[in-house]
Amino acid sequence: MDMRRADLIADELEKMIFTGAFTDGDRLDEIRLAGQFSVSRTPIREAFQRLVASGLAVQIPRRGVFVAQPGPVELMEMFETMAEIEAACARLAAMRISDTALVELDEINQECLQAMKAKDIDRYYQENERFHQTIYQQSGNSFLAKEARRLQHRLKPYRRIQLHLRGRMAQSMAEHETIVTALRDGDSLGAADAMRGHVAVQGEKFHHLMSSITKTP
Amino acid sequence: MDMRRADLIADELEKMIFTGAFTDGDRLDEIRLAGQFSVSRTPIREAFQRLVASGLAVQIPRRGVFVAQPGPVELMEMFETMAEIEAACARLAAMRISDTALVELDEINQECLQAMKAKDIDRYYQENERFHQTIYQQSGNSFLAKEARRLQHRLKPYRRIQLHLRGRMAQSMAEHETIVTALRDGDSLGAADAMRGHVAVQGEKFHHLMSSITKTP
DNA sequence: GTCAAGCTTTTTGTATACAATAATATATGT
DNA sequence: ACATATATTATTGTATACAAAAAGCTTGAC
Repeated sequence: MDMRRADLIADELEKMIFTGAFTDGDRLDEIRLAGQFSVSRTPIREAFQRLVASGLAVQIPRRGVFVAQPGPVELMEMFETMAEIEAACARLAAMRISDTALVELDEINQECLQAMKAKDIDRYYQENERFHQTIYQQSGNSFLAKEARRLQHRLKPYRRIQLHLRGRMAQSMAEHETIVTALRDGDSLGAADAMRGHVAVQGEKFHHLMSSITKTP
Repeated sequence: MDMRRADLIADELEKMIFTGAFTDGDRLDEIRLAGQFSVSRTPIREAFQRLVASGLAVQIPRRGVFVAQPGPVELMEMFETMAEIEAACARLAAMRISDTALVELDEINQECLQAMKAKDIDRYYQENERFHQTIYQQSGNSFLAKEARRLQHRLKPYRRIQLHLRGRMAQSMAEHETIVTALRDGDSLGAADAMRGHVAVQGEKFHHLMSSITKTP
């Protein structure tokens, strides 16, 4: 069922949804897309199911599948959920993290610092992702880590934008430091709180950014 | 894509996996099942995708789909994750729960008490589920609530068993009371901790039960 | 002009036919 | 007798044909 054909198409459709080639409520036309990808309807339908499973689209029986762009409310809810899940990862990691992982987090933060100095948002984002992935891993719970990665992937396009805000990278860096300190101290509560705040603020920043764009100047 | 045919089949297959009609690693035979359900391979394959999406089966390209019964380690991880997610729900609910919902929780606990006195495990389980669902709802975050429900559904067969342990219902009841008190007090930390413990202990109880069964007498 | 009933067209869901790949069995050589 | 190569079979992935349902359009009545 992993027929990479369908997976490739699903990835492509996902990208199209992220980049706004489809807007909320658009119907995904099996026949049109089949032609576009030069395949039959079957792999397209398989790809659709992937999208539905990951929540990027909804399916109405005998009507078709429609892209489901999250609105402001759902987006805030998703960020809040992500904050809670990452807080849980941090909480467990504080009890279980290895010394080598602590060193690695320090290294990553150094890289972040370099990226910040260079105002290299792409690189900062990449290192930031490594930071979070490392903590998922160090939760010592691979199931939880998988869930975290799933949500992270879902929110990726929204998490990235907020780094463009003035001073956000510096603030993010400081938050990282606080998190690592708590992890090193084995301070579960502190690590969880710091991580929750770190992620939640991303949602808020994103929200600010959105409303400032939507606002009439 | 919701073609209820495929959904019905997926539900049926899920039940078969839960009840142990298939064991871990069994290949799901498209043709055989197609005959069994008197449909073509197409709806069967759609159903397979549902199973894979919910983690009940894994798919190896060009080889087939195989049922993936979680082992002891993964099961513990799933319970730990559930504990963290429910703790998050409780944390948020402590800040947002409505008065009517608090009353409802009291009522549910009364029902639980009745069920316990009657040693009615089914009824206790049912009311217990209502208890948890109510708190998901009262987290005020429908996305988080949906995630919680998804995991809850996945763990349902395992959560039920532990109620058969002597004294477990009474202990569970007491934990419910603690949770409601914390929620009423708006004590986020207390509610989260109580809920985390309440769910985590279920995983442990289940583990005890399993090892006592597997153990040679 | 508007609304509704019925027909046409389009689109989804299902079955089946076909192609490609993996598993298995058989045969052949050493 | 064993290993390897080849042929056979079975199974997955894809395309297409068909059925059923929904959407859209035409026609007619008021």
